[in-house]
Amino acid sequence: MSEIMTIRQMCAAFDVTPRALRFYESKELIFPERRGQHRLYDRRDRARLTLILRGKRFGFSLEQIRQLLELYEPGGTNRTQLSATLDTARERLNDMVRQHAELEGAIVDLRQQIDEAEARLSALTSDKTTG
Amino acid sequence: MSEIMTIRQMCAAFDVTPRALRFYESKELIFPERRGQHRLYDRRDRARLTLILRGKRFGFSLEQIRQLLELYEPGGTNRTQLSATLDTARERLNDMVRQHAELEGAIVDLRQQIDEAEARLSALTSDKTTG
DNA sequence: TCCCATCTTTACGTTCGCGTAAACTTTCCC
DNA sequence: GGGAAAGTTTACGCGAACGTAAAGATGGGA
Repeated sequence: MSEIMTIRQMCAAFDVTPRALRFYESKELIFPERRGQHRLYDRRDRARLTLILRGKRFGFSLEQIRQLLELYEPGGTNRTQLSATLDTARERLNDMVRQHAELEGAIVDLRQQIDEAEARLSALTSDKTTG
Repeated sequence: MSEIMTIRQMCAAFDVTPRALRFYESKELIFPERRGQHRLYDRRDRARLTLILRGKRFGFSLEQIRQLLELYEPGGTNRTQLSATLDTARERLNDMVRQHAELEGAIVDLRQQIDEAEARLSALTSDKTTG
């Protein structure tokens, strides 16, 4: 895996479409360099894309993810900007903690429902074989 | 809270709109009774709505949620139907378990980023007060 | 040099999950 | 009995996150 990748290589590596990558760029979530007209993606772009896809799996909107990505940018933010970025980041963190907690209960619930349904299924099946 | 509720009472209780409730019904996720033209929601409807909203928070589509809700219906499913329902339910469960695990890492990550950003912020602030 | 593969922009199309009128019944209650 | 309130259906609209088709630029290799 070379330091710099074309759009095709990115798509293969992350299982996304070129359209999606250009779309994320148009929404200012990634900023690949250009050689002529062509886009070139480096390590930083890949790191950002990893975070984008993870955020999507958690159900965050691209705009929420964009705000989170600001947190990872070292440079040029002033106090008020950084402070606002931190505020929204703390909200996302709360979302994630809540989600994590609620998932535990939901997993237990669903497991029980599956167990019960499996019992019903095997009852049905044995009905057939013993009937 | 009475046994049977009107659409308005449901909306107030669950913080959803009438449009959303009718939409879920059109997608066959809930089946309120009718008194004349009006819809009436009972305990079973409320239980289903609770699961619907929970599923939404986990990022599931209404169609995925509808399939999950089939698991909670006691009656009229035959073997093949129940077996298929179980298969998709196990997939959802896997989704949730994966999500739960991934959330732990992401939470740790985000906490660290927030900590670092807080450090940068207080550095900036003390720069100002000490400069 | 020419051609094909790969990239590009532009722009309209699509699915999901509702929002939002518009026009009509139905019901409540005084 | 007579409104106003609350409910109903029908249908068009909308934002998010891309899909997809069209048409042009570019670069590489026989």
